[in-house]
Amino acid sequence: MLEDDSFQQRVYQIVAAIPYGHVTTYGEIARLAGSPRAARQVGGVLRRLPAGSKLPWHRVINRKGSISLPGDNLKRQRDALAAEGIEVSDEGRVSLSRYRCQW
DNA sequence: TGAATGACAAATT
DNA sequence: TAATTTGCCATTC
Repeated sequence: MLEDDSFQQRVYQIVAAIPYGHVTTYGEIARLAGSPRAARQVGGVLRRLPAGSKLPWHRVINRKGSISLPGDNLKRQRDALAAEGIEVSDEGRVSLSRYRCQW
């Protein structure tokens, strides 16, 4: 487990590397993880993420720059992004050209 | 072991 | 141009 090079572990590390005040897309994370077509699995990992995780999962959004979370979770992420100085629309949409991390 | 699921993305109509 | 459908790949049941 310590040196687990599974996809889940990689996504975990990549998301943890997202700088404050910046966001990234699932596809980008998937590509950095080594599977450009595994964007869904990135979301799948975050979906299984425990509530007490230190991961800034709220900095991960879809290609359209919107939050894909349903219901209350979406509101939670929107609040978390706003707390980092990121302006989010009522629909949970963010300006990718402005906040997207360029690595 | 096999089939189903899913916090996306790209291609097509 | 916008909306809809299909494909993908790792994890879960």
